[in-house]
Amino acid sequence: MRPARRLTLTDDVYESVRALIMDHAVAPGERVNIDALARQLQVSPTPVREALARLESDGLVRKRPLAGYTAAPLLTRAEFEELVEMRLVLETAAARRCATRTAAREGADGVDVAALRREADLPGPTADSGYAGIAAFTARDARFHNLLAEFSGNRMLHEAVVRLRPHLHLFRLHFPTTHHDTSAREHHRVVDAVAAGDPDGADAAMRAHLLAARERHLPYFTEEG
Amino acid sequence: MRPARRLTLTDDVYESVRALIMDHAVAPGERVNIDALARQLQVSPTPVREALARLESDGLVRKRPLAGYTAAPLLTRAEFEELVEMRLVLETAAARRCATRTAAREGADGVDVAALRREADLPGPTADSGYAGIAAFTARDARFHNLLAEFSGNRMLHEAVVRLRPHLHLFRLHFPTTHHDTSAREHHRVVDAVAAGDPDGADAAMRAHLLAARERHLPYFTEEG
DNA sequence: CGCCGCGAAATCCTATAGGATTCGTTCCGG
DNA sequence: CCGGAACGAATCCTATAGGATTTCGCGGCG
Repeated sequence: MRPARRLTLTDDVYESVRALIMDHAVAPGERVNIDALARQLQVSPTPVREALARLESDGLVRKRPLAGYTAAPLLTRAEFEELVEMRLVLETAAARRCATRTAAREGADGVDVAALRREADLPGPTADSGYAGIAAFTARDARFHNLLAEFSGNRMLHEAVVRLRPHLHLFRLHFPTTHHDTSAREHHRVVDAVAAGDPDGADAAMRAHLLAARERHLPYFTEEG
Repeated sequence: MRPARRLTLTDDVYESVRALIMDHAVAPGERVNIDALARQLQVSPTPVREALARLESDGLVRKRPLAGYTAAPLLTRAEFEELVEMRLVLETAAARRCATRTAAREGADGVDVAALRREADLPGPTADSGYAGIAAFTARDARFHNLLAEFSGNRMLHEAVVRLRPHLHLFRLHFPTTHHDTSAREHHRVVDAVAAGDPDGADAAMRAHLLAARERHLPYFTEEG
């Protein structure tokens, strides 16, 4: 619960609280008690407040003045659709850029296709289908998409993609959906196009992947948000 | 310097410090002294620290552990190009969506073409060409692009566009470039396409505008960053 | 002349305390 | 039985103090 301190307590607390939320140790929408957190982490409320302020900018918690913080609520159906659209805009652009850079044969900090290929695989069906399995699946998936965004060479694009992750992550934890083989196949198609230096192909493959993932998640929305 | 307090000092300080940076009251890269800021704003360092933590997530300041905060440095040439690319990705998507929504005749919270048209105009050449003129120009320009992103109907897209603004704003303040009439004409072409419900046209018009704006800014980069 | 190390001052970071506000419960009236 | 007001407890917010670390100037050495 309290890892070896980095340099400032605030940074440690930030990571700890972020982990708590990402692991659903605090449920979406649940109130976040500052003093309780401070006691739990064995620090004073001051660095906790600072960490929460940063997490608010990250969209992981919401603040109501004079009434404390609450964990970010789960995505509504409409917000989920917005998220998909954002991913379509950002990640197809990233895939496209990766392919372009591969074609240009950029050295040094260019696209490491081998690394992408490694992360494209996902934990197989043999893996645990419980919480641990879900966590492993989504973590691996996150690494792939993160790596692709990083290899786009555009740091702002990378950051934008990273910013979207937590919401998707929380959603997946709440509605476990793992289609290992299918997702992995789609990932590999993206890598294929990137390796071939085919921007249009990479764009199309990523678009297909994101739309397919959307379909896989959709059943979890019933009537309400 | 100290507006009527909202509800918490932290929020007020956040706005104040943000304004200081956006007005170049603290130069890019300059160190931000927490105690000095607290004295200047007549508050204790505690809410100042909290505000700075949020501003760090916003990318307006950078933190070095145990060594305080510094105002975000000016964009390098490479980062400027990244910014342009991000705007191309995000804002053409926003323009496209606006046109689609207009064509779909969405009522209520749909696209307010008239409002867009109003903001498309920019302070004319008669205006002050000094700091105040630049500030007025960039503020109006920001409102237009902000409104378009808002009318896209995708809040995440809107937020992403808003996140890019400060960097562009600071850059413009440092290298004053106002081409009122040209920019305004380009804005109106975007509005025309949106009003006509022409997604491809809106995309193209926005792309042309952003690329033209890039060209207008480019001369300010010489050899270094 | 330049580089390195030392010491004092400035600055940052965390803990704690107290005033202000909100939340939950209880009690009362309808 | 239900709605609303009032009281107490919990919680938040800000200020302040002190320990820890960095920064900067200065003197000594190469």
